[in-house]
Amino acid sequence: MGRDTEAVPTPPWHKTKPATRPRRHLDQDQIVAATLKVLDAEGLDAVSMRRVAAELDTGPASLYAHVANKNELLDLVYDRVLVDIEVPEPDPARWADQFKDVVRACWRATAAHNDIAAAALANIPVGPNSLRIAEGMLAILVRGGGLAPRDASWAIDRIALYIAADAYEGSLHLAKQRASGKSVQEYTDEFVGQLRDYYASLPEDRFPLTVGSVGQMTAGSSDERFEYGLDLLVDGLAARSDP
Amino acid sequence: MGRDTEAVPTPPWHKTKPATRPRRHLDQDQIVAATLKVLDAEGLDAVSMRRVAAELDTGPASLYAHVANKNELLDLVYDRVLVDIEVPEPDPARWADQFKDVVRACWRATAAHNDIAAAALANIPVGPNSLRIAEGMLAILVRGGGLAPRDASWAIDRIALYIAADAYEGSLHLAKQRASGKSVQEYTDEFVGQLRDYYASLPEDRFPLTVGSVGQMTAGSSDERFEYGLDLLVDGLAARSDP
DNA sequence: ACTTGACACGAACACTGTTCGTTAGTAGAA
DNA sequence: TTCTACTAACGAACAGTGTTCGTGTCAAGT
Repeated sequence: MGRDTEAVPTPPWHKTKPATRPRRHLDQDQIVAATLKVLDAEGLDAVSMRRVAAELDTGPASLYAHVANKNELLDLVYDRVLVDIEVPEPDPARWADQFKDVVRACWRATAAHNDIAAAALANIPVGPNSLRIAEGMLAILVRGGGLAPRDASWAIDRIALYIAADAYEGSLHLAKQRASGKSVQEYTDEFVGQLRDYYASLPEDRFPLTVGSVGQMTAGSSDERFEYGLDLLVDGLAARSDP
Repeated sequence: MGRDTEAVPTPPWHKTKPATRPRRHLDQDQIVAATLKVLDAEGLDAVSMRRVAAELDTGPASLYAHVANKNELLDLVYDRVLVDIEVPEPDPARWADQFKDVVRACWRATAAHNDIAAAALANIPVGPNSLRIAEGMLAILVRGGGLAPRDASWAIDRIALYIAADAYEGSLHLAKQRASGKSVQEYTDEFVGQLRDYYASLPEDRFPLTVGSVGQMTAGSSDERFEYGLDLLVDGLAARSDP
């Protein structure tokens, strides 16, 4: 009787069911990490659910068991990039510098994954790292700078917006640079050169200051411009402080 | 012989060619105006090339004879919304207020079509209105406030970024409000209420200032917050001015 | 009348985020 | 051990996006 099941060819009318691939286990951390990897390598435009899923050797639908939607995923990634930011104990003698240091660190972390800034614009950042950093910044401004809590919290809100906006703008340039196939330096030189030429070509009777200040207007690295805006904001805060 | 062509029924095997619809004529102005109409009525998310084309009773491909791509279209729309902004002659006694007035006007114009702020983030605004306004703001800062052209131009760059970012953030909230089907007031109250409850629920030992300042942190309208940031920036500028 | 160039148009491409229904796997209970 | 219930993984499909390509139309010029 055992011979009945031995080595009988499968009839050609049988649809052989494809071998079921083993299911992989995913968790949120893996998904966030894969997203960050794609983001850093290819930019925010490349971060589609399909692309992230491909990185995990699965399909996009699998991600939805762990994140509600793409926006939530980007939010999680955003908080992840802030994990290494440290906030010092407030020192009334140096509160302004301390504050700027934290702002710079946040900006650098965001800019290093600079496309992710879009997530900070889209949602109030309330991940664990965002909250930790905000509390630390509040302490610097309130305990170090003697600012009122309302002033301090509004200032942090505004400055967080400024960081995100600057990093986001930078990310859009980065996307253009990538698409151009040029190096960052080449892209920047070309972009700034074109802008300079354009400004210089404007009619001087209507745009005397623009035309006359082309050099200054187009000078400065993105770091320098970020610092300039931060200086203005913090000088404005200093006028309200009482350490 | 003339009778041969009279009133002979079309044989049923003929595919009668559908009547050719008359071609409409488009120009860039129409396209920009239609885009603005969709933007104002339905928000930036609704501004697809198809939606704009539908507004003009044509197909999306027709738009590409007049605009290079969607990004350029949004850029044109952005410049359009600034058409009514007026910039006063500089007055050294009031340069700071003059400057703030212009910033507010730009912010209001952008926020009134607030989704369009995304375009200002994506490109250096070099449309005719943007250039006109920038020149006028330069005049206020340089001639009115005695600032160096480098200071003035960088400040305008930073503040333009601030305006765009704030308006853009506002637009994201507006999109959520629309999607919620609630009124602006309902949406805002609910959003702020949830944020307040969330902050209040945080562990007080780790977030003493956050929990202790929930009221202040969540107070203030978007106008008030915008003004606060603008005040900080302009106070920072005032520290560098020499009218 | 013919030619040329620009524009309008429709079809199609490649891609997006997400949902829905099905299947697989696991833990807990009987 | 078996059964049940739940959750996660998966594939197919949906509805939508920006854009390109090829074709046809129209207007101006020769």
